[in-house]
Amino acid sequence: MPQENSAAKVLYHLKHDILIGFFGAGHKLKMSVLKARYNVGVNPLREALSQLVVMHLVQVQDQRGYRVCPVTRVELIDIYHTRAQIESLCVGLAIQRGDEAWEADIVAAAYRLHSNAGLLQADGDLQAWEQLHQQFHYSIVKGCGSEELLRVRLDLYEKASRYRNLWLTHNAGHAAFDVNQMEHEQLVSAVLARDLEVAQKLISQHILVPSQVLQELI
Amino acid sequence: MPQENSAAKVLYHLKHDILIGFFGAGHKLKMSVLKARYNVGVNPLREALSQLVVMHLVQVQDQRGYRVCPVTRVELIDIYHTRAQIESLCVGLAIQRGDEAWEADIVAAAYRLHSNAGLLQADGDLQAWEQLHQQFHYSIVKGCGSEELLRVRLDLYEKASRYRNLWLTHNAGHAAFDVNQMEHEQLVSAVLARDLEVAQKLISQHILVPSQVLQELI
DNA sequence: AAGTATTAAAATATCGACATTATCTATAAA
DNA sequence: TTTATAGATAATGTCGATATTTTAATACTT
Repeated sequence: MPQENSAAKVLYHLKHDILIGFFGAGHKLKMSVLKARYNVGVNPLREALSQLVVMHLVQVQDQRGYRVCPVTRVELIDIYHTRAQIESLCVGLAIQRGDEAWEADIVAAAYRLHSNAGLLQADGDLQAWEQLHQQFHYSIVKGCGSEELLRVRLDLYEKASRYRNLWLTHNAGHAAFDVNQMEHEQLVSAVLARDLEVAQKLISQHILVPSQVLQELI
Repeated sequence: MPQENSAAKVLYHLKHDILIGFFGAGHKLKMSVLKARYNVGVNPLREALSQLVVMHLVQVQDQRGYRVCPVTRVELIDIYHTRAQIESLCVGLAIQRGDEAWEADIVAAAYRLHSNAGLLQADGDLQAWEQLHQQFHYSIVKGCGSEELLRVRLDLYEKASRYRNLWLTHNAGHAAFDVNQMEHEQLVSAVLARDLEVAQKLISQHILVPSQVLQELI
């Protein structure tokens, strides 16, 4: 990311630190700490924090500074259910509108994901796997052809990250991933066969099942 | 709005000024002008502008300041189609989940809207009508019970405001509003009858029809 | 005349400093 | 021991100043 101002750099790093849990839910974000960590003054910091407030990752209280938004079971359920609906919408539109290049990209992304299943072992790089995983699902939904819908989807994906990371670390090296992998293959089949109903059912389940496991972890 | 910092106040007013078109699409937002208009320093301004960037109402270019996002026909179509999908989703869930209090609120909101149809005359207060209009539609979708989905919906509604205002002023005193009014009555009937399919069809049309008129105005 | 280089003016991005407000600590009263 | 109060400490929100960069205006060259 070249040629950016300080606020943009801080936003990138701070957002990352919140999403991976370096600054946990509810954590007070003190200016003195942030200044030292990111080597900037208060003003770029406040700009970045302002943006995170709009993204609902950070809360602000007048004269009392900023803190990381709490995570709650209610929000977890709401985010995952909404994601299931939106993703289902995207998949439905993509199946109606996707062309051959779209199909090829899906096959390629599925292959990459499958080839790197080793990342899911207990000592693997879970974040690297998650990136491939995300790219796979994106290859499907991008066929919907709506920038706005994809933006909404991305916002929700990011908002879910803090919860998803719990699931990832909890399942590292476990059998839950095998089921997850199988669902991908079924999804590819249904999508390429343009079976709207089955594909939507599968993607919805694929999102909701982990959320049910997560509910017991919070 | 008591007890807010300067940035929050500026955000409120500046956002309003952009949505109603005081600062038109593509307009350069010079610090000197904004400082004078809102009586604040650059830092609260930059915080507010940063937030508007996240909302996709303002663009930022490094070292070249801020400007109001352009409006395009492509974005218009995308926003309205996405709104139709999301609103349809909300209505569907609301019909499944809404209780009696929800029904009562809808009837009340529909009554208020109908009673104030006079605001739609050529010399009427269109913004006041739009507020009642929005409250009416909100009374329906709030039954979906999902804060996240309602948030997504609100973001899209606000993003569509600049386009909608074109439609409002263009139609002031015209017959197009009569059709619009009739659609409301049909929608209430379908929703209260819990007729999911008809209600979704109606709400989708209700959003898409104005967008077709708008495409010729851009 | 068209395009390029140079200079001047304006605008932006960031910092340090200060006034205001909140939080913590220690002491005193119930 | 608990509650209240007062002072000390720390943190926040805003401004003015400054270095840097862009934009505009002007002069120069081909």
